Amino acid sequence: MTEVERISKRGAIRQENEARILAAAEKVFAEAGFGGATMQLIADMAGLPKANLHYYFATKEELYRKVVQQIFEIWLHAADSFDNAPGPVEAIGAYIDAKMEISRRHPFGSKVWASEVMHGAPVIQDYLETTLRDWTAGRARLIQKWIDEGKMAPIDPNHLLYMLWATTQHYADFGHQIETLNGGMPLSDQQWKAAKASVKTIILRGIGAL
Amino acid sequence: MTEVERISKRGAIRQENEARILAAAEKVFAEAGFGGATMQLIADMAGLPKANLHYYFATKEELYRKVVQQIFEIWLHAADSFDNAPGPVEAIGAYIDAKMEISRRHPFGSKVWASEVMHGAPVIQDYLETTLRDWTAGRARLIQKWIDEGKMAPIDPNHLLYMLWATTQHYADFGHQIETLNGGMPLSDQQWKAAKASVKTIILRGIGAL
DNA sequence: GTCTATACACAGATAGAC
DNA sequence: GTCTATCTGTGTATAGAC
Repeated sequence: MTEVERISKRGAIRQENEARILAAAEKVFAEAGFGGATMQLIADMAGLPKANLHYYFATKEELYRKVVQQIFEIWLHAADSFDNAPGPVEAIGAYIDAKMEISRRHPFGSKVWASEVMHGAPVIQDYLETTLRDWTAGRARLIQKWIDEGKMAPIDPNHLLYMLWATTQHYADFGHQIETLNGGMPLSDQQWKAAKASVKTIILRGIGAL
Repeated sequence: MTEVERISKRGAIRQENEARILAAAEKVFAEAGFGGATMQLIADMAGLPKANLHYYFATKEELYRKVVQQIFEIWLHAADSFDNAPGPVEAIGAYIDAKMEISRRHPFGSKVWASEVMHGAPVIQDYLETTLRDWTAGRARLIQKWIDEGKMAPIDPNHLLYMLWATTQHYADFGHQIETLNGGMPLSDQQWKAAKASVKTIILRGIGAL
């Protein structure tokens, strides 16, 4: 094995192990909270000795921070559909679809995010004050423009955004409650489709865009 | 001091101390999560030695359970307005007002509830399967009746209920995020009023009741 | 880069004097 | 009913052999 191969292999191992640890950590942090999660549990779920976690992530908090950042990235990309849309129906409709899909595919991440914010955002406060604040202001301006153009009713843009976040993330964060009320069964494909349709119908009609 | 007085006094002390502990516990559990909360922190906040907590509540989990139950009670009473209302506008409008007011007055309780559900309801699963399931089924029937009577558009009652819970509780659970996006300031009276109005307008128009 | 053994801190819970 | 001192378990983190 040449020096180059050794380095590239080391890089590959690192990449794979970090990914496995992050995936396990996301699940454990979501299900137990930061305080309830243990490095031992995460290690077991990742199939690695506990000490290896500390080799890749110096502290529990550093690992947690990475998990939260990962989620935030996914979050932001979901909003791409918001831009370059002709009006609120297309933009908000696509945004709801995207966020609902994230709730379905990344329920753990959504829960970790919710928990982080609920506890006062001790780790990602800076993101809230920079990236999220800018993002929100930009989208609020866009919504206001649609209102001025008569494409939707005069709704406070911020409260509309809160409603979009709340309703879509609810299907991840309160998924257990929804499942219980669904007779203990996860929502089927059909039911997810109905959920998306309900949310879109109520909100789009609610803002006078339909 | 007679025997009766002594007993009554003992009862009074117990009642007051339990109330203080429960209030402190609600705050600490909300801000740190179950795993992150410590009996020491709760004791300090309640102004009592740690051992006293164990005198009134045998275990941390028992204390936590009481806190969650307390919240659930408040929750259920907020729905009284739902019944005995002539139609969806009055019922749902009053329900939104009540839930928004709870989010404002009991943000800690809402967070503890959210955290409990997010972690799979390890403590109050039985409530979800009995009381909440019955409550939900009853309100869903009422909503279906309004639909059949042509008082609102044909919306899936369950998804409407989820939306009501999500939007109203969001103002408590994600209050920190909202505050950050509000320039670091808590919502003012005016802003809370605007929030309630926005939620009611969008949802009531969204379900075709306006 | 991996993993066993362990140091160190702190949590929940209890004993027992007051 | 109150509170100090303490037991015991467990968690994070690290040392050091491999």
